[in-house]
This record gives sequence, C-alpha cells and structure tokens, in this order.
Amino acid sequence: MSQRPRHAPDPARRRETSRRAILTAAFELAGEVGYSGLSIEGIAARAGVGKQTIYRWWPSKGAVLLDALMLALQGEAPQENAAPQDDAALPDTGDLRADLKTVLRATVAELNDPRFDGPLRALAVEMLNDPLLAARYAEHIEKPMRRMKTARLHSAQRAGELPQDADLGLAVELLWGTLRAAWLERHRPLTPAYADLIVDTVLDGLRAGARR
Amino acid sequence: MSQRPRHAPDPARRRETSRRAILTAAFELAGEVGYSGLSIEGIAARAGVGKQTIYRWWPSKGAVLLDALMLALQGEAPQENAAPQDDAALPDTGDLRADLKTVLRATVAELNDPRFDGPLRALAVEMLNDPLLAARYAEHIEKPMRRMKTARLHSAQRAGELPQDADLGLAVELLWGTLRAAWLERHRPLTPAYADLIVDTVLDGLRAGARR
Amino acid sequence: MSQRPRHAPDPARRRETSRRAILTAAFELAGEVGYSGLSIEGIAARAGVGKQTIYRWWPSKGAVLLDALMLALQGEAPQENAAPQDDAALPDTGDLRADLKTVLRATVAELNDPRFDGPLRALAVEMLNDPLLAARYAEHIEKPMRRMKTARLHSAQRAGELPQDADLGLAVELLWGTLRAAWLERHRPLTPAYADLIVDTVLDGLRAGARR
Amino acid sequence: MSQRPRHAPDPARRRETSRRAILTAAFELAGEVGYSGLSIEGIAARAGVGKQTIYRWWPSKGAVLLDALMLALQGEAPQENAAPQDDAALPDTGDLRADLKTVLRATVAELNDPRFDGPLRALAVEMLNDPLLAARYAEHIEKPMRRMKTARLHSAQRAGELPQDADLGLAVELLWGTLRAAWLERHRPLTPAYADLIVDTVLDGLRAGARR
DNA sequence: GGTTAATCGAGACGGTACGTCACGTCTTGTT
DNA sequence: AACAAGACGTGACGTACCGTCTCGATTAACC
Repeated sequence: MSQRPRHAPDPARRRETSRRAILTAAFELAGEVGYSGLSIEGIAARAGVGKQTIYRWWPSKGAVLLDALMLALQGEAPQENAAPQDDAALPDTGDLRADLKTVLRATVAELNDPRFDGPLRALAVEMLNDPLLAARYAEHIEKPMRRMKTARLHSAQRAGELPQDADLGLAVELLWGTLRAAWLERHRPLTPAYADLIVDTVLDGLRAGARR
Repeated sequence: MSQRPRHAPDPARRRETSRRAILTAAFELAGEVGYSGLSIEGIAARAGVGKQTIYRWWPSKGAVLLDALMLALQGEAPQENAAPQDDAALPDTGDLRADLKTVLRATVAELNDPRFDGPLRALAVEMLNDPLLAARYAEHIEKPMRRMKTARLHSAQRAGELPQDADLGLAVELLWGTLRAAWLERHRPLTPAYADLIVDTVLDGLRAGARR
Repeated sequence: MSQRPRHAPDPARRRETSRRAILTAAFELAGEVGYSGLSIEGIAARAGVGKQTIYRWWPSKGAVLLDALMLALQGEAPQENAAPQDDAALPDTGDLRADLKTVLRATVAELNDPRFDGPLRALAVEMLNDPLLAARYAEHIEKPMRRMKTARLHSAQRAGELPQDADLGLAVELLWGTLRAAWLERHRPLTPAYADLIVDTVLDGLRAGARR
Repeated sequence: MSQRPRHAPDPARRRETSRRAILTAAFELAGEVGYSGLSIEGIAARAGVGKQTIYRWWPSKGAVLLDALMLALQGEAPQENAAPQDDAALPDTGDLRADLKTVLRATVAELNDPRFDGPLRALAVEMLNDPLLAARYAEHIEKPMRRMKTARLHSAQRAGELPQDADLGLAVELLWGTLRAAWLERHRPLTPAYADLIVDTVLDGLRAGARR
C-alpha cells in the first residue's frame, strides 16, 4: 500500500542543513530568475549541494519549489504526520462582508509581495504541467485553506447571512479564484479596492436592483 | 539602394505550404506530448521543415502555438491588417441569464474537446512565462472576445437586466474566468450544470434571500 | 595516551569474512564486467560490504584486484611479513630448451584460462595508470617470478648452455614479455606452438645458418 | 554492407577548425593530465567546442586520441581513401643489424619524447579496453608499420642475412614489441644501448658460443 | 523566359541543463 | 573499533534542445 520507490532513501539520515540550503536557494532563485530560468543545476550550485541530493529527496523541480514555498510561508515544510495548522481559522466577527474584505485584502497584500511573486508564479506553472505536484499542493495547501474558507462561509450560512442552498465551493472559487486569476494572468492590478469589489459583487450578484 | 535590412524576411516570398505544415505539426504535437514535451525541433521534424523557417517567421514557440490554435479554431491565423470577425456577437434573445448559460455551455463543450485541451493548456503555460505572447494573445483573442462579452452585458444593462453601476469587466472575469480556472487547474469537472451554476450564482449573488 | 593516529586501522580487528568476500567479489566482477565496468561500489555491493571497509584496507581499486588475483592464484594474499614461496623454482632437467618450453606452455595455459583473463587484464590496465600499484605488483609477483626465471637461466649459463655475457634480464623479457604482450594486445592466438616458437627463436636467434 | 549508424552526420559539412581544435586539445590534455584525467568534457572545454560535436564525429574518447596522435605524428588524421605513406620504408643499407639499430634507436627517441609519452600511454590503455579502437589502430598504424618492418626483414631474408624459414612476424614482435613493453611498463629506462642490445640478442640468439 | 536573390530543407555548431553513475569522505547505528 | 549502510559534495557521463550559422536546391518575382 505505502509502497516506496526503488531504493528509498532513509529520511532519518537526511542532512537538515542541506535541505534548508536547497529550499532557500530554490526560493531565492525562483524570485530572481523566474520559472523559465530555474534549474536544478542552479539550485544545487547556489545551495552548495550535489545535484543527486536534490534528486534523492524530491521527484521534480516543482516539488522542491513547493517545499521551498511552504518553508518560506509557514516556516516549515509539510510533515507527513503533522496536520498543518489545524487551529488556524479565518476571522469571524459576525459580519461576513467585512471579514471577507479583510481576508481578500490580506491575500492581495501577499500576492503583491515581491518576494513571493516569482516563486508562486513558478509553482503555478509547474503545477499546470505536473498533476502529481498539483495533487501534493492540493493536499498540503489548497485543501486546508479551502477548509478554512468554507468553514467561514458555513458559519455565515448558519447565521443566516447566506442562503442554505448556496454552493460554498463555488463561492470560494468566485472570491479567491478570481483574485488569483487576476494576479496570475496579470489582467488587473491587485488593489484592496479590487478585493472589495469582488466581495461586494459576489455577495450581491449582478441583478438589477441589487442593493449593497 | 533600398536594400532591406538583413533580417527582415519578405512575407511575399513566404511558402504557404511550410507555414501550414508547421502550424499543423505544432497543434498536433501539443495535443500528443503536452506543453513540456513540445519543442521547436520536434515541430520542425514533424513538419518536414528546417528550424530556421520557424525562427524566421515566429519569435517564440508560444507564438507558433498561438497561430496554430487560431488556425485550428477560426480556420485562419491572425492577419495584421484584417479585423478578426468584427461582426461576431454573442446571442441576445433579451434573456441575459439564458443567453449566458448558452454561451458558457458552449465554452464548456469547447474546453472539453480533447483536440483542444493539450494545445490550449500549452498556450496557457507559455503565456504565463512570456508577457509578449500574452499581449499578442490579448490583442488577437482575448480583447475581441471580451468586447463581445461586454457588449452583451451592456445590452442587458440598457435593458434594465443589470444595474447601471455594475462592473462589467469584473462580471466577465467572474463568469468566464471562473470557468477557465476550473478547466486549467482541473479542480472541477466541466459540465453544463457547472456553467449554469456559475451564471446563476454570479447573477444572483450569495446573499440570503436572493431570488433565483 | 598512546593514541593511534586517526586513520591507522588495527589489523588485528580486521574481519576476515569481509576481506574474503571483497576479494572474491572483485575477482568475479573483473571477469564479468571487465576493467571499465569494475567499480568499488559494485564490489562492495556484491560483497555485501560497506564501501568504507574497502577504503580502510586498500589504497585503490587496483590494490584490491591485485590481492584478489593473488588469492585466486596462490590461495593467499600477500602477507607483509611472509616470504612468498621462496622454495618455488622452475623445472631444471638440464635441458634449458625443453624446460623453457614446458614453462611457457604452462604460461599459455594460464593466460588462456577464461577465469583469469578478465581479472588479469583489469590489473594490467590499472598498473599502467598507477605506478604505486605497479610497484606493489613488482614487489610481490613480478620480482619473485623474475628471480625464479633468472635462476633457471643462470643455471643454464653455469652449465654452458648460455654464454657468460648473456643479458639474462633481457632474455626474460624476450621470452615471457613477448608472450605476455601477445596475450595483452591480442595480436596472436596463444598456442603451445607459439610458446615453442618463441623459445626456439630466442635461443637460436635469427641469423642465417642458425642451428635449431 | 557499409551501413552507417542511425543519422550519420554529413562529413562535407564538418567544420575543420573545430576538428583541429578538438584534436589539439586532446593531444595536449593527454600529455598534461594523463589518461585517467582525460575527459571528453575537458577536451570540449579546452577546444571551445560543444560536447556534442565530439560525440557526433568520434565513437569514443580513444578514437579522438587516436586521431589526435595521427595528426601530431603524421600531420594528418587517417583518410578513408588515402593510403598512409605507402612509399615510406625502413632504411636498407644491406646491413640488417645496423639498419635495425638505427630504427630502434629512433623508436627509443620517439618514445622518450615527453610530448608523446602521455598521449601514447593514454591510447595504449584505451586500446586494452576497446577492441574496436584497437582494430582501428591496427588498421591505420600498426599494419602499415608492420608491413614496413616485415619488408625490411624480407629483404634481408632474400639477401641471405636471415634464414628462409624465419618467422618474420615473431621477429617484429621480439624486436619492437620488447622495446614497446619496456616503455609501456617502465621496467627499463629506454636507451640507445638497450635498443642495440635487443637487436644483437634477437639476431644472434642466446645459444652458447654465438658470436657477434 | 531567364536571371537572380530570398526562402527553403537540412543539419552542424557552441551552449546549457538534463538525470545518472561512481568517486572518496562522512556519519549513524550495530556487532 | 570495525562493520553495513548509505547520504553527502563532486564531477564526468551521454542526450536533448536551444537559437545561430552555414550550405546547396528550389522557387518566385522581376527583368
């Protein structure tokens, strides 16, 4: 069931310093040279590490990048057995509209952070080519985040702020997905006002006479 | 005397058969081997063409792909001086909701077409790495399409189906962008029902008590 | 207090089973994969031994091979303090020509033995690249053999079968060296007749009218 | 019959400057770093050439080395259709003994030339591992040389200086082979006196009473 | 209709990165 | 302390494509 690849390396013998050096180098290089300029060879050189040490522990360039981002974002790479921040939750003041604006504005700020732009784009591109990487990302980042988001919407549903039959998954896609697409495809500058606009429009809809 | 600069090929002498062979090969290969397996050498070999013939007429692999897709979709690559289907328009029966569902269902059908999935994905990836290509795409495909979409929404606005102050650009992003993201990132199977759901949710919003 | 320098292993604690396994593996692998395919990693893996155990006791791949051959040939690897077969001698029937043919035919048989061909070639190649190994080989194999050969020739000299001023060293090179070169460079099939021919030609010379 | 490997490159398009640069670099590096330090990568770097350009035209490192030596020795690499110096011949003054000494002394001088020692050794080692290379060497160098040598001995045979039934091939091996072995395995310093000694001993034999 | 110049196919070239292999050193338990 | 195991930094391997650059051999426009 939990079948390992041939000659699986022993994680207990793994050298932590090399792991950190690799992830740091990958993160920095992704920011400096972008996705298309990122290479395993470059990461190994910058990290002062043999290429084999990368190939030993990661199945692909994208997997390195994912761990690098998780290290940079959360201060730690995903642990197989450790649930990542189960206690984290979105703010819940009782006012869904205000809370969503707060959160989407924070997302805007994060996506505008020049340190994360390069690595995040590189990871996004990698995931389009690599379903396994996308699955890993979904497992470790997408799913927990989506759970938090859905939880907040569900709370609003219970409070009567959202209809009982609302499709909360689609709501997440409309709110955050639209923001993410605007960032990824650069067709809009990301501003707090844009975040607010998304929230208002998604909550109120486009129907004539809708009041905000 | 009026000597052409060294690297300005003469379009009049261009060999049409080679052009078609290249675009066809690019389209087919993108479908067969995906983005990461697509190479200029592969296209040239499959097309029975010298590499230089590609480099002479296209600035990048992505540009070839774009033309290949336009040839496949519209039966013709973009002409610099020809306005692309100015007369095309979205259906306008007076019922915005129904018209949008019709159009989004058609989009679902197109994105589900296995012939287009590979090339479209490949182009999407290329555009993330190549702003010039993205600009070219925007110019020749995105903008005309967006104009059509916005025109339909504007018509609805005039008919009182949408509020005067609605942000039609955002509306387009919510409607089609969400669908495109679901396709590109594969987090939902694309079905007509999903298209309908998007239309309803975006038109009506998420507020409690929203009428559908 | 009387602390041993860090890298001076204690021969008393050496594990004999590992030593044998290493030498056996080296000998077999040299026969199977040839010189260019022979690797320390391969030897260690086949012997079920850590690489360090090889590096601890032998200075180079060639040194392992040398010991492996001595184990296979003489049943024992060279001991630093043990004189190697001092009592061994070439046959001395009083007929130099006959005795030399006997010995060279035996050499032919040994070189034709498929079990030894691979390892011997591998060792020969190693020695060309590694003067220290060549010296070690000379010390433990070449010199004792040469002493035996020279002794037999010297005996013939005393018996009047060879002139007093004959260069016995050169004689050894002409007799055995020519045979060895024919084997190593494969420019002749090694047959007993060839051995006889060498003996006759070297003893009699090429001059016209030479008696055989 | 004359089947080429898949996708055989077109010799007409070959760049002569690159060929020379590669052969020169290989020759120099073989002298500087020896066989074990010689690498395709090193040759390519020193020659300012892509590795593929080497792999395109030569099947192995040894083949490069062979051509490099032929360029250095004869001023030209082997041409498929050109017979290499058919007119060349060993001196023939009518005195075999003197002529052989002249030639072997010249060989001594060549083998002692520090420029050739490294490359020649490297080639010798390569040939032991690579029968195809050895065959190529035999074809282009060994055979022509051997023909010249045999011709001189045959001439002596006709002149009555050698017996009619002498094995001229073995004679060549005894004369030059012994010299070459002494050089390759370094068991003797190569001096003109040693050359003379070989000639005298091989011509006269070791028999008691042989007069010179 | 013959001339001529640009495009064409083909592919060699100097490079960069790939993913693998073995090197010799080192580190971590086990015997 | 030697051992089996194997991770590590290093560097060469042989391959795939990159984008540039020659080569004749077609073309196709212009004389």
